[in-house]
Amino acid sequence: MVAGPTSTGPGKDRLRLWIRLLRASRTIEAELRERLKKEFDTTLPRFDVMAALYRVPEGMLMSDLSRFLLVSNGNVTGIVDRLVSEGLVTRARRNGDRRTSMVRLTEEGSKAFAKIAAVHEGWVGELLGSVSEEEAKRLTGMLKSFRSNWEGRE
Amino acid sequence: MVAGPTSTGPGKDRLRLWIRLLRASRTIEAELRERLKKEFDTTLPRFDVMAALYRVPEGMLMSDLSRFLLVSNGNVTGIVDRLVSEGLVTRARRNGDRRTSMVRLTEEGSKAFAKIAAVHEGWVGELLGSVSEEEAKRLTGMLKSFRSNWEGRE
DNA sequence: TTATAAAACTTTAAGCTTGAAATAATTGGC
DNA sequence: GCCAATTATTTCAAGCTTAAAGTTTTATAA
Repeated sequence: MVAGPTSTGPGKDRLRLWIRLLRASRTIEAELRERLKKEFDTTLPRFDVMAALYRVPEGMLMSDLSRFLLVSNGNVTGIVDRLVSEGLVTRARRNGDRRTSMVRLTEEGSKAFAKIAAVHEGWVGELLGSVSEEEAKRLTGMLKSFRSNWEGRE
Repeated sequence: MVAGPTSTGPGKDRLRLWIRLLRASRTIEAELRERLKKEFDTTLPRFDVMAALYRVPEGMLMSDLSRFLLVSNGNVTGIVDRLVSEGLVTRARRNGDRRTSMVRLTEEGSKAFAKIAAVHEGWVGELLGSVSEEEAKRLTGMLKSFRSNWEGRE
């Protein structure tokens, strides 16, 4: 996924773009993962889950988390399990529908996340430092249109 | 990593960009992974390794592969193990330096990859269909400058 | 009702991923 | 030549990831 086109011809530009996109996100992701580990002894998936929950004090269902984070159901189960055992998150069975459980950040989890998120934002600013604010906005716009276009399909 | 900024203020544009970038690549990656599995019964990491080797008939060292694919050493070991057991790749100990081994695609591996790569390119074209060729080139340029900037650090 | 399907979630097996420790081979200084 | 450091790779433990199968609960509808 990270190697270049194997020949030249039509349609290569999008392939090239995809490879660049992937290399860029992998590079940044690897750096962030490493720093999260070193500085906060946590992982990217845990951070993702906490970030999702932080926006929503009333909590999210497991399936909401899964959909939002673009990962499988079973995956979320494991990550939330670990967050629960670390006291950062709670899973509360609901009376209305006993199949579902509402996942929330604990007080501790919320504080911990806020601390990490502030530093994290700085890291991203640093790692994307070579992209001007202007470019950042334009790129974001393009990716947004990709996204909405994507949602139209399937 | 996939949730939005938790507040507003300076430096948010790069954070937003990062989140969009990550969501886009995860979306595309998930789709490609699924298709590779369904259509060719293979995985993204195997495809990556084969793509890297395809460009270089004389082969690559394990450490070259690791560096090129931006993954850890131990990771490559496992993937190459599986490719070897599937007869798609060979690992040849070198006389010059007996610590290293040269990894090459087999005849079969090369044919298999060529077939997959052609279809894969079509998929990428389709999935990035909403990005015009023009935009694709400009975006690629931006990401290229990010890359070279990155290589200057660390 | 009462089966039958659908939904929410968990479990499982296989594979991917990392960082760290272990092995083995080479290189450099003495 | 010899020993320490370096280099290339593998092994390992822990965690992430998916798809598929399983469990429990709720909804549907005859």
